[in-house]
Amino acid sequence: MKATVTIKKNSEFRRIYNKGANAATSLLVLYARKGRPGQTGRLGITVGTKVGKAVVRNTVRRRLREIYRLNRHRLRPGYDVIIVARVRSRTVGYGDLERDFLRLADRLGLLVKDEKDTDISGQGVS
RNA sequence: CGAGUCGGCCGGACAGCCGCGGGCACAGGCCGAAAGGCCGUGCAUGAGGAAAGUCCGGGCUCCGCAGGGCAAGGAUAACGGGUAACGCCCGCCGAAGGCGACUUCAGGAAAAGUGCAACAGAGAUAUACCGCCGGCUCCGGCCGGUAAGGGUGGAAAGGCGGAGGUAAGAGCCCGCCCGACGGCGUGAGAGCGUCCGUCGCUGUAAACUCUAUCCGGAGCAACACCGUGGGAAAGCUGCGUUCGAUCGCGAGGCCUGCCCGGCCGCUUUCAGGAGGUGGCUUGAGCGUACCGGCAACGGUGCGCCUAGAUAGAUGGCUGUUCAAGACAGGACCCGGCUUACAGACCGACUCGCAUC
RNA sequence: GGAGAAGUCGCGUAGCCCGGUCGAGCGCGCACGAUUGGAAAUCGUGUAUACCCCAUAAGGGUAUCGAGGGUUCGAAUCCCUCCUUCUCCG
Repeated sequence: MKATVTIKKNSEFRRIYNKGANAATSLLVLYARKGRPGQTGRLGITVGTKVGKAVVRNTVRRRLREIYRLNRHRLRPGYDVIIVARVRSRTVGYGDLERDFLRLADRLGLLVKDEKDTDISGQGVS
């Protein structure tokens, strides 16, 4: 497995905010946009100051990165993804964040479907 | 055993799988003419006592001045020492608190000067409201003396006592106490004193001020270097054309290795600054032994190298164990202070009770 | 990361420099009354919270100007330490 490639430049962040598809829950906001062809999908994480102090922000960021790493094989390749942590994300654990991430990824059509549940509606696992 | 005071030290540990940052190694793979880049594998390594607040003091960089002084503004404040320096630390003095160990103190000057002290009170830095005493009286009071008593206030002219004194009183006088200043003694000094003499003065300087000492400004998003696209100015030209760099062609460059086709004047300087590199970690460094010092700390020897990121590295899952893990994450670097904090351990000391 | 600024009644602000008159002025808002057939506008009066005293009402006391200390006889105001919010530097 290749290492996670991160989005670094502020200009790239702004382009994806403006042009990418997005979805949100009370914990997270997810932006996604098709990357350059032939390149692997990249990850960007935004945790604003309002979420908490440095320790809290680091914890949230680490959890989000781990969620992306462990669920990457289920995502459609070649998409740049930005996860924005909202204020309430400081109050919940790893499991809640992972559940919300998968729900949002599904809503944006990023999940690769297994052969079992290839459902046409395209909406909603839950 | 109980209650307490002060100081020091640590702040989860171990194991498995997956994962991250920078470093080193590789006759590993891919790209490249090369330098090198990306990936892979292996090895060791990778947040704090406060990394925090940004409250002080420095280093470092640029700007200013390049000699010194004064003014303005700011900071500090017993004394002696420590330190690169400090508003920090140690020791000591004084005051306040505590039975005590010990703790706290912006702790210079109010007799250089200015200001302020509301309300209350007769009176607030100068005073006579009630009272007391004497005198006068038209018997209503008036004049004079008086700070002992009442009352107001945070503060009322040193305090307590006196069958001393007086018309009544008052440091007017006497004894004791308190404070200030001078002498003498003592101490390195601030100070201290069963000593002598003189005096009795409201508080406030975190009001202005005075005295002594110190301070140029900004900050690593500083600063240095490389530099895309686009911009401005100056200079320059082989031929034709034009008032004229106005237009065209050529030369040269690019797409592109060649042809066709297409595009572009060239050079220098300036501003700007997408992005990148350095600054960036060996330092007033850490550990240890001995010596000096009451201590803070200093000296000598030996040993060690311990994050350097830039959307910013420590996480996820699981097991064992215990007291069940608090506050909290480097961002140029040090010395302090302040604030937050579950707990664990060590040492010194004080008071009370019991026993020997 | 660095450099600043500000917190006063429901909202916006004055007072702070140079302490006493200050629970604290003004505007908006809100409540009640007057005016009107009714409303708007206008005019007038009132208007913070908590705790305690009081049988209730009326009235009184104490505390609160972001929080906690300090100086002072006395603090919204002076000094210190925190907290919160906002702005600027790419």
